[in-house]
Amino acid sequence: MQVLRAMKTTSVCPPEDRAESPEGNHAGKREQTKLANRSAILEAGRQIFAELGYEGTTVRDIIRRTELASGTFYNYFKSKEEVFHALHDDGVARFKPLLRAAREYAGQDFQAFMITAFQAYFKFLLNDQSVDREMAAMPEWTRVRFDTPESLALFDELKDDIVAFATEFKLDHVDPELLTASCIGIAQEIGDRLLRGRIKDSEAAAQFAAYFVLGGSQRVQSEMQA
Amino acid sequence: MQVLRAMKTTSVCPPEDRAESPEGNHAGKREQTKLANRSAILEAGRQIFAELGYEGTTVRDIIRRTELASGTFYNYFKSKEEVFHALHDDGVARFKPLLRAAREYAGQDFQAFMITAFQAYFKFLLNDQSVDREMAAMPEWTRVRFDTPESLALFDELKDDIVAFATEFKLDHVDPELLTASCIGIAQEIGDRLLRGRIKDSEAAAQFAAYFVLGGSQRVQSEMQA
DNA sequence: TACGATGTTGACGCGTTGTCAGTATTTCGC
DNA sequence: GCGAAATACTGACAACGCGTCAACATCGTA
Repeated sequence: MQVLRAMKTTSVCPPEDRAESPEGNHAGKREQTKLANRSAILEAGRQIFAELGYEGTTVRDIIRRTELASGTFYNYFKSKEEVFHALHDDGVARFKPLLRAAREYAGQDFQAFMITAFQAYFKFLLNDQSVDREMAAMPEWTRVRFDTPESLALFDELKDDIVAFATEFKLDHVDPELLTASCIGIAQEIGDRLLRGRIKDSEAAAQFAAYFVLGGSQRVQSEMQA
Repeated sequence: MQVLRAMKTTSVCPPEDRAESPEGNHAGKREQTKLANRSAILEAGRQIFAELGYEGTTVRDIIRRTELASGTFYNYFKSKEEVFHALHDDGVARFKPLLRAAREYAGQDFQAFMITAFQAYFKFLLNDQSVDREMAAMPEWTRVRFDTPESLALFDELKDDIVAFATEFKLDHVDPELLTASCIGIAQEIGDRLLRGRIKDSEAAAQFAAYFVLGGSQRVQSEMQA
């Protein structure tokens, strides 16, 4: 059963009001249904992944939480992996502007950038309704990590920012690849502990991470010069 | 077919030489078989995981590369996850003495400890025949991370070392949890890039990581004091 | 209204999972 | 050595997930 039909059966408005439907439903019904089905699958996926973990969920679990038939799933996604990637990419897309805001706000101030960026990331992790957040909270030993093109693009953007600041501050002996990797590693590892409650104070964590990166960069620069 | 029987059929020595068998085969035949079967499963698992990735391999794939029947698998492991954990723990067990050697070698020298430890870890990653190494080389977007009790114990050991050095060097404003997390994050992220060939020089990477951590710690200490 | 295009449905064939009754092998007391 | 008990291996089995596809329903359009 298509999601739109299901909604109609429980909806108050009769089918005829297609013309005077509220906002700009300029798209045809087919288009609407496709959007609705896709969202339904994604939302169901988000819930199920949070409940059963990545390994534990099956395509059937996802589709069962939906009013769709199993075959319909494959009109939208190739596998549960693709669903997860889509959800993950949504998260990345939501975070991206926060990182840009941090850069905007910081101007030429490397320290301000680092603090703001780490703050933004940790707050995002703790507050955003993302799959990753829910799943990290699960007490599993086996976890899954995703490097989608979207993630990698974000990392590249971060690397560009870092390169810009490194140039500005004459950190010419600091390999940007290594520095970026370190920032990501620190963010991920501390973020993970924040989500699991092993570390409580996200503000203090952000400060720590920022100063750590700044001090580390400078030390590497001076050591490598010698 | 049990592994031991299979080996006998192709072996030169007749069954009767049980008494004068070479080294200390004090254990009964049952014990030997169990050991052999377990190893056979682990070795098959190591190969298959490397070929098909974690997600891609099934228990049947593993058992097929063995002369055992499918049911026998479950006498040794509950699932492919348990096989992977065992393989992973083997790797951790092989690395543990290297970390201890680094601490031994460094004595009271924090810098020496950091450099040696990172060197040891990166060399281990690149050279050890571990599942993790083979799998990291696969061009997958979806990767799996394992935090077995064995891993966590290793991390705790590292944290103890770090606490000791932090105390020695009066880094009393540096949260050991955050510092340890950062070290692990840096090691993992740079290690990953080394395995994928995105970073080439493991020696330079180790130096970078060590100085980065040293400089970062000192900077955090001085900032937090203020 | 009628017809082609497009999307949905759910049963199907295939493969994997974990189990278990039946069987083979080893151990141990004599 | 011998026989019984303990132990481990075997492979068929039921349940289930996977991805597909022919049949069907709905939508867009003239």
